[in-house]
Amino acid sequence: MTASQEMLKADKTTDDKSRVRLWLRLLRASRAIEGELRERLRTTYNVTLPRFDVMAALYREPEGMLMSQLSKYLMVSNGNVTGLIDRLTTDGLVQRTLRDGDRRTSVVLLTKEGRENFEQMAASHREWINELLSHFSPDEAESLAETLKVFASDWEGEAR
Amino acid sequence: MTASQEMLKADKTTDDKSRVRLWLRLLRASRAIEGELRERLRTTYNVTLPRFDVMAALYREPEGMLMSQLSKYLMVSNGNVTGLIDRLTTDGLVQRTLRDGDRRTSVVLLTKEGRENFEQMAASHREWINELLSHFSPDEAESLAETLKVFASDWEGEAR
DNA sequence: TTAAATTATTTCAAATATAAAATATCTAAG
DNA sequence: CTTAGATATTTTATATTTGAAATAATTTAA
Repeated sequence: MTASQEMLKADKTTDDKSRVRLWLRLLRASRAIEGELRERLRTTYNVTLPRFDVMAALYREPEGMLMSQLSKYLMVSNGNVTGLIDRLTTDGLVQRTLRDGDRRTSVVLLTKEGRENFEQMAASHREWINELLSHFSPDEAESLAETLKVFASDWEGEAR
Repeated sequence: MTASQEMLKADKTTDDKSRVRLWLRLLRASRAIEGELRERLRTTYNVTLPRFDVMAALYREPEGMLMSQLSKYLMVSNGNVTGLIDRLTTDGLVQRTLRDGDRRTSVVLLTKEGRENFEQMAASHREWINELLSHFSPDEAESLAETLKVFASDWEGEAR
């Protein structure tokens, strides 16, 4: 093995540890927060986290979203979205509407009840996040968010 | 509304935005990475991510772990762990052994096959993480990991 | 000792999740 | 027009996940 190969290997190993550690921390942080939010949504509003996530996505788009848009935005499979929307529709929180041009697609949007329902939950949700992330000052939060921004565009864009 | 109440409300709103944005970024980052790792584990080793996670936890503890320890460490429900261990046991990667003192508990550990199997996957897993987090320098990764460390101990400890 | 409370795990039902296959529709080349 | 390919969604089979209830074993307290 050449000296430069040795060097390469040494660097690689160093990188390994810090990046793997970062990933494990990232994963634990999001699992911990997600678990806490799931629990609070359930006990306070009797709603599951996936349903809340879908409603949050739809709330941001008053014109509605396609199933495929929802799937991509939430980073879950198509079949998963179908089931979630089915159940939310049954409960009158969401509705599917036909589109003019393309009969393959249907636009999904919140019903009036769904919108009102979500607004209540969203207020609590914001407060809970502020509580759970209170360890970070607004400035720290801003800066950390900026650091993590890369994942929304970097390799994700081309890979998916 | 008094002046101090106005002030309070203004601060609250500011905090809201940055911390919520941070949470959404954190969530998207971990979902993106998790999805990519899941896909690669599936196509390369025909293993699911939850099974890999269980094996990773057990690999760190050669003496084995209790079901409840696994559940707490992975932050998933008890019932979930039971099913995963059942399937891993069926496939010969994991085994349950009786304990001397307490007949309610059983110690779960990797079989020789499970250990060898995991070592192969873990090497790829490390490389993939370094690739996916290559945007961060080792120093940045180290520092970011330190920042996120708080979630492993802060409010999580008392809440669960 | 014995009943009550606690602890560890499993079982259960329902929801969520994935990936692959099937279905339906649209688009475009000829 | 017609058909091959692309696109959007649903269906299917299986696995994962949760939370609650059930089971089993241990510990505690009277």
